[in-house]
Amino acid sequence: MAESASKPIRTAITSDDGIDFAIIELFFFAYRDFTSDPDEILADYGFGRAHHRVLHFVNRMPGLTVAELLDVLKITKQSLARVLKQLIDTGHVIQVQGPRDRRQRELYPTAKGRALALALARPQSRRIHEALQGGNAADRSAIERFLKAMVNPELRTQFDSLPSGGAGPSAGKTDGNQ
Amino acid sequence: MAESASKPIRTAITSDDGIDFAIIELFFFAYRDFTSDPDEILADYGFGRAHHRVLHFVNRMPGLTVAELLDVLKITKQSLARVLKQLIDTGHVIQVQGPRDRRQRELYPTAKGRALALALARPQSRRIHEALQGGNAADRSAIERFLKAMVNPELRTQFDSLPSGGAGPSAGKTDGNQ
DNA sequence: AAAATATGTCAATGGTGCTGACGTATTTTG
DNA sequence: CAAAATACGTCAGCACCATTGACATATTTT
Repeated sequence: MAESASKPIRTAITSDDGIDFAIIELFFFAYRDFTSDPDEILADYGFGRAHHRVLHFVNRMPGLTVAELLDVLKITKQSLARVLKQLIDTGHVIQVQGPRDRRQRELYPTAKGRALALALARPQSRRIHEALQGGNAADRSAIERFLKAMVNPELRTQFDSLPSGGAGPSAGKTDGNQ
Repeated sequence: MAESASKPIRTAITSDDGIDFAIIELFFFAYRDFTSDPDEILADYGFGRAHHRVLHFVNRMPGLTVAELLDVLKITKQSLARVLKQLIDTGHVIQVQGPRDRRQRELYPTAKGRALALALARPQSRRIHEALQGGNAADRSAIERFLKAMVNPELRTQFDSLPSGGAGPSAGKTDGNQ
């Protein structure tokens, strides 16, 4: 293998190659730092990003069932199990037997879980707010349109079903919870 | 623990809580799908995202040393070792003894490594290009400014040192390689 | 000659994802 | 009512990627 090694290429790939490296790299670095804020908080609890995602969506869509959560996160039941169990054991999430179908377990945040979700979202929101400084409403709108367009079309329904999640007009409430 | 369980909160967290959930969630979904394109290609090679990141930066900054690469990626030497070894063994990356300091190993892509890096970047660039459709130059500029502002200030030098990476005017070449 | 540096490597660990299989409670179907 | 389907939980095992700590080697600096 060392024999067949071709020669080192000493020139850098650039946007001349027809690739938008500027935004590719910006997106990579931006997301890395975007997730670093909650990561630090989570470490204090012995939690990871998986816990964050579960906690986030349970807070955003209270009463969703285990199956619905799996669908949103696009992971398997076994992957969710460990993480969900820890969140329940630590009193951040609570399960309620489904009213109509008692096989179902509706997932709700507790006050503790709500508080943690907010604590995790706060630095992220602050970072976004600061990054938006100096821009006008049109800029924000362009950014939202861009991010939304980056999502696979089939999956755009995911955030359309979130409260005030879509860029759409009405938004409305989740599904009458409360 | 079940005894002390507090009551389920049945109302959803919304942007009323002062948090910008719209962009938080948009960013999450956008990045997930953004990485899914190369992930599929990498799977054919038995590679993961770690390989992608190493290959990308070796192509963007040919001749960087192991220590420099560790600094860019913010991972440990041991995490890099396995991945880098595989890339070298498969002939995607080649090591050259440092000219001035022979302890150093300069990392370069081979033709094979350059081709794979381009193949991985192409779908991402296409996705970005499509997401930018319908917007004008001002929109693109706003998006670039936003993403750049999302990065920790101390780390913004990272993409300023990339060829045509910064939104800045001159950009210039890396460091005279070639 | 001794200390510092750049790299490579070994062993062990943790978090998070996966697949497959199986058990239980509950609802739906025939 | 009995059988099948569904929702969930759990067990065992595997893979990937990251971690820390310890140590070896070659090379450069002091």
